[in-house]
Amino acid sequence: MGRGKIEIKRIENSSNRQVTYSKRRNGIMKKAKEITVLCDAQVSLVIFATSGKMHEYCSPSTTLVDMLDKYHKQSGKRLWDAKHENLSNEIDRVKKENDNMQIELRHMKGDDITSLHHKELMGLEEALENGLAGVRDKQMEYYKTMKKNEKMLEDENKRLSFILQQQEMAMEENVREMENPYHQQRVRDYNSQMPFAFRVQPIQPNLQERM
Amino acid sequence: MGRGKIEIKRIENSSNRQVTYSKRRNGIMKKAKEITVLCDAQVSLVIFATSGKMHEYCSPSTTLVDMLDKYHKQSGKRLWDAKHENLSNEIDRVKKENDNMQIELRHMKGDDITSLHHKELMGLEEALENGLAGVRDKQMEYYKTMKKNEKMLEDENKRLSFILQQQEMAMEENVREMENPYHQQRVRDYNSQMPFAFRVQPIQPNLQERM
DNA sequence: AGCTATTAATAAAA
DNA sequence: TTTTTATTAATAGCT
Repeated sequence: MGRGKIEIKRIENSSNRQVTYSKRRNGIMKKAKEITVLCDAQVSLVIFATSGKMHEYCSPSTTLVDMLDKYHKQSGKRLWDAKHENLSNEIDRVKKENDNMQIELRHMKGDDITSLHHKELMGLEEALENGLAGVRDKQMEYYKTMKKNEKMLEDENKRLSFILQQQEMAMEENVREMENPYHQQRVRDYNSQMPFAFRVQPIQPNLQERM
Repeated sequence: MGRGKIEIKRIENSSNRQVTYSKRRNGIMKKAKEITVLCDAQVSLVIFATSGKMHEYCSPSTTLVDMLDKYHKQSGKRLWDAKHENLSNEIDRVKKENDNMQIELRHMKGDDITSLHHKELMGLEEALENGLAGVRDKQMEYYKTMKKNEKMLEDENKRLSFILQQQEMAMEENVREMENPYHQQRVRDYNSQMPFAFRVQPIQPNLQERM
């Protein structure tokens, strides 16, 4: 299909070869597109010239990755390396672990235990009792902490009430002595005479433990 | 290039499409081989028909993996790296799921519950109680089954003992009557007169339920 | 799967 | 590279 017939063997003339490459590459690309459209086919085409320059075509209904995936499934040939396989194995391993844990969890919640035998049930019961014991210990701990906090809050309450009462009394006295020119001095005296523990302090920020 | 010109659009007639696919696929393959030889090019060609059947061509001087390697370098597009990334993400997802389950399991076994708050402990306790209740129900079921089996085995035992006794007696009588010419007839009579329920039967295979 | 009229691709030249 | 054009190659419609 040209001005003359050619043998299918390497074209020795470099520029002829280059020209033919370019034309035939376009030709193949066109053919690939056509078969894609005409026949609903999926084509992946990658061409490298000796120069290293690359051209590619991939049918619009798919991607190269998809094609390679399908290729992998069909041919069984391994395209991607050991790393890939390792990842796949890892996934399988972790998924299996997952399944086992899921089953164990379901058993501990009392589901799917019909299939369990007597010994397994005994073990499960023991595990549940241990778990329950641990949880109740922890709850008891919390309960004690709460009691302690309650007590502390009550004490603090009493202390504050007492101080409040004292201050109210002091204020009443203050008002009565408004005319007295020395009243400022006397208030200072009042504070300095009061025992430290009864002065109003910011409430302890860590009084209530975490619940 | 045929008896008539055709538009490049999907061939609706299925068998025409199939024929054209086959012919053009061969055509492209041939072109790929030709450009490989004529121009020292490297070609990778993968075609999938709608049926899923695959055909491929790869220049003899290279392999698909090599081509994809070069593709990767040239285009910068991630081919199996994308796949890779997907796998990695999948692993991360599953591992996270795994961790969560592991934590839940440990909690149910009474471990690491120091970090739990009051509400969480309550929920955990309830779950454990439910689980325990389920397990104990199941165990009670088994217990009842065992009791039933025991009873059945005892009954069977009694029945067999009785039959054994009867047979021993019959045998003794047999020995005593060895000289009697009609003894065969009499044994047959003995069997036919015995109530069916007392004859030796194979033990019921499903008597013992699964434990 | 063959056949062949017809179109499409392309080799050589520009 | 791209265009032109003579020629070969591919193939659409039939068997």
